[in-house]
Amino acid sequence: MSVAIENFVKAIYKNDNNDSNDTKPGNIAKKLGISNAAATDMAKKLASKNLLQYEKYQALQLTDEGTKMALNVIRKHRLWEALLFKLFDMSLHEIHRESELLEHATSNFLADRISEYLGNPKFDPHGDPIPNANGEITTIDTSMALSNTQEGKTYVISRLMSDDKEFFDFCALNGLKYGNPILVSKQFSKNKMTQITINNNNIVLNEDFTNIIYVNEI
Amino acid sequence: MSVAIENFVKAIYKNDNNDSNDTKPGNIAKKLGISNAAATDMAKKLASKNLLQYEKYQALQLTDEGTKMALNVIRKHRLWEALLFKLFDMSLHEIHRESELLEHATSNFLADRISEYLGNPKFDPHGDPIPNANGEITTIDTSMALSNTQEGKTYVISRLMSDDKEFFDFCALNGLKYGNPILVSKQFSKNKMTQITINNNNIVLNEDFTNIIYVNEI
DNA sequence: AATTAAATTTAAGTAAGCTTAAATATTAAT
DNA sequence: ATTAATATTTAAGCTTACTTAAATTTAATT
Repeated sequence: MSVAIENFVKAIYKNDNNDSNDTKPGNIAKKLGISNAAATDMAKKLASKNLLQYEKYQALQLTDEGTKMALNVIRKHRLWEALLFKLFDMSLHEIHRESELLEHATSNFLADRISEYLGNPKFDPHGDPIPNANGEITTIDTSMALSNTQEGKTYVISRLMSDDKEFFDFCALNGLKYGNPILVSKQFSKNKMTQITINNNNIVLNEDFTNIIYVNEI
Repeated sequence: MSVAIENFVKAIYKNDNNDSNDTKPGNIAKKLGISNAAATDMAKKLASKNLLQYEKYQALQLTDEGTKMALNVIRKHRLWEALLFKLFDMSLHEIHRESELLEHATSNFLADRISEYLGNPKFDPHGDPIPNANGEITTIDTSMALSNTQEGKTYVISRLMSDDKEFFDFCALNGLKYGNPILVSKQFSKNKMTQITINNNNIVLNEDFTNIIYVNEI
């Protein structure tokens, strides 16, 4: 399957949350940086390939086959992230950027070799779960967004859900890293801001960041 | 630049030996598995991009820019070969197959990280020289084809110039590996065959193999 | 409920990278 | 030196993955 198709099913899978509008052609188009018309065209094409269900003006829904393809691409992406992170001195953002390309140039055979080499990890350096070769993915998620945590408690960072370079620069600068502990020193609920303490530094985060940093109770 | 273009300049670079016919569109087409017409079209297009010189019915000649691009792709290919070979339990053929895809999905930045990690190697696991980031490549080659070696002398394997799975299966089976020593126990010049001794086994090779196995005097 | 705004779809068109078939040029053979 | 064989090029056409613009449908607003 082509790069365009792989990215299309991946975008649907990632947008498939609560709001069904998120998987309408327009939102997929926005995510992929293509026109709405192109997304509609592709949707029809993939429906004919039995990768998704398409009904005029409705949200797109991946079939089992489409979901499997999306998970396969995501698996490759996250395995590359884990490998590059382990081997090279690269930022999370750089790792993400490279994996975005490599995921489409990776055979299942190579993906299995990478996984094996890494000890079949269940999570990548962002804390995102890595689907296994059968398309099974860890979905049990006891973590919560930083915005939902309780003042005075200490947590460990479990996920950094972003593709943004500046966000990762910020994380690197301040020691926010998968597995690291942080203290929620103050919640400013009205203003939707959270103060955390890490390495004796106090940092105030607004909702842009508190919604994408996920943590687990210790 | 696209995968098609990268493969095209690479094919010209690799075919550019003594016989100028080798870089005519037809031979490039054969190498890439596309039609002659497609190769002619592409040649014209790349000429307009200043990657090669095209004159009707003549051999294609890469410009400096085209050569640089070819070397850049080859660099990525051979760095991937070296990395996969080091990390994973994969045959030379498998490594080649994967690198053929990965080379087009690799930024210069990542190539430099791989090179660094490997200690900036000058040769890949086939013994082929790896161009550096500036497109400089080791061309001093004191090695010779097995067909040109002298009876009774011992050599070390310096290159295995093939993409063929069966050939690499044969090599793996018999301990023919980059850097390994072999004794040329007999030359059957009339029949263009060579007998070598390796690990106390005598193996007789015909010219299909003696022309692609390169060795250095010790 | 009617109107306006926004999103989606259809239609027409483009560029890349191919194909096959026919025309043309080159090379090899008699 | 012709002729035959081979290679190259031109021409026409296809598929993929896009684009913009117009038409249609859905959703939001008054």
